[in-house]
Amino acid sequence: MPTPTARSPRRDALDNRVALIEAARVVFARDPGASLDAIAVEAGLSRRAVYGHFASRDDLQRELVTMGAARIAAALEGIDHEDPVVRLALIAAGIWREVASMRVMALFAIRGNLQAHTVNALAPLRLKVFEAVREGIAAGSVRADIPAERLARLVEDAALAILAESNRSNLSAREGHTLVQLSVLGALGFGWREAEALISNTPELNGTD
Amino acid sequence: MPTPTARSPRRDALDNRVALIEAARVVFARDPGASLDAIAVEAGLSRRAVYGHFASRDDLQRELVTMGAARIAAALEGIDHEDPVVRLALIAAGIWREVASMRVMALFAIRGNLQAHTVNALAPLRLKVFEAVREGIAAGSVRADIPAERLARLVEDAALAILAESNRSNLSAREGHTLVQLSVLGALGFGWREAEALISNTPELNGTD
DNA sequence: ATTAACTTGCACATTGGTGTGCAAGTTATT
DNA sequence: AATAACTTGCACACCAATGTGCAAGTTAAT
Repeated sequence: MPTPTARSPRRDALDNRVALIEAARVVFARDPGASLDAIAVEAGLSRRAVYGHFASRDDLQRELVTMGAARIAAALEGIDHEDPVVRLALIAAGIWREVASMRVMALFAIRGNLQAHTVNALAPLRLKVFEAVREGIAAGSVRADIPAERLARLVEDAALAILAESNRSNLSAREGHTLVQLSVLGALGFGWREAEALISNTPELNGTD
Repeated sequence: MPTPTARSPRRDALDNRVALIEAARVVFARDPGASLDAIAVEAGLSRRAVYGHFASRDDLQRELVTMGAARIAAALEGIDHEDPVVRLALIAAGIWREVASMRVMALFAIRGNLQAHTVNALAPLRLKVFEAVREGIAAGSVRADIPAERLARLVEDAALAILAESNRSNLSAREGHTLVQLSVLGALGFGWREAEALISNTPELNGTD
């Protein structure tokens, strides 16, 4: 009687797992109520296979959010400019690199049973934004007619508007990069020429990447 | 054998019908997938009663959209300023008067089986916005760095951001009125001081209404 | 080549929501 | 006071989606 040999997991299985999360990101961005079948099809798998990777719908969504948060955290790694306005523009650009994840997170943060988890995962980002807004107001470089807390939320919305726009028309990476910064600067109170000037005069904001 | 006398419908029935639409507006704004039971409860009626007024879920939503469109059309009645920027600010303020309707319409315009109907109902408003944006760009009073079509959509988003904010914190009528204008002007490229100046120098934009 | 790992398809129980029929009750109108 | 209009509660059939079990197939690792 041979001992059943333990064997390492197959590569394609991991690929499929990733494909499922990716598919979920795409499909849920369009319709947060989409069925697991729709996601399986998008990933080129059967509905049954989903349950080989995730215990439940909730579980899949939870992983999606967790992974999204990680990607966003990574994209924001090391952003720390002394000028709070530049910092906000950098955050905006950083988020743009993770459009897909960000959109889904924003959706899940509003409704669904993972609200708490999602909101929690987004908290560090929100704190960063709020802090920068507060500093900016104190320094006089950001509009003073809207209290910091509210303005921070409106800045978020301004960024999300561009992410939504990227779903409607096709924004190139470059266009999105610029637009999301313009939008955020606009929310902060900058006129459009001011915003353009700031971007072109600040090397960090211009990086093709 | 007495002829069955035709009788006029009861007043409370009409009240209930209105209450249901109102409840639907509230509940659907929070969760577009909410059950008819949730709406009935919100309206203080039984689920069964809903079917006394609307043939189906779809039918209720259709009526909701139709009524919303009518309210918005009414709110925008007679807005026709020669300066396209002022016109846009007036439209923004007009929409603010119908926040609740507008939020639901915006939701239904994205997903759901009434997409077509909703998009259709919103078309006149969108056209008005687009025209004003186009004129504004031509006149040089609106930012020139974003094509009119896209900018028109971003202006919509800017207004919707304030409607969303009104759900998060409690905006007074007055605050909302001002904020939605500031937000739209910001999207059009105005700096915050410029925007404030324009609003306070233009009597039409100041009406406490 | 063997064998474990993975996918598939099908069947099945379960859940939550929709829409309808009907009998019994309540309430506005006449 | 009579009665039509409306609401309610319960029953029911129906549907779409979730989650599980299992046998048969396919595919990657050893």
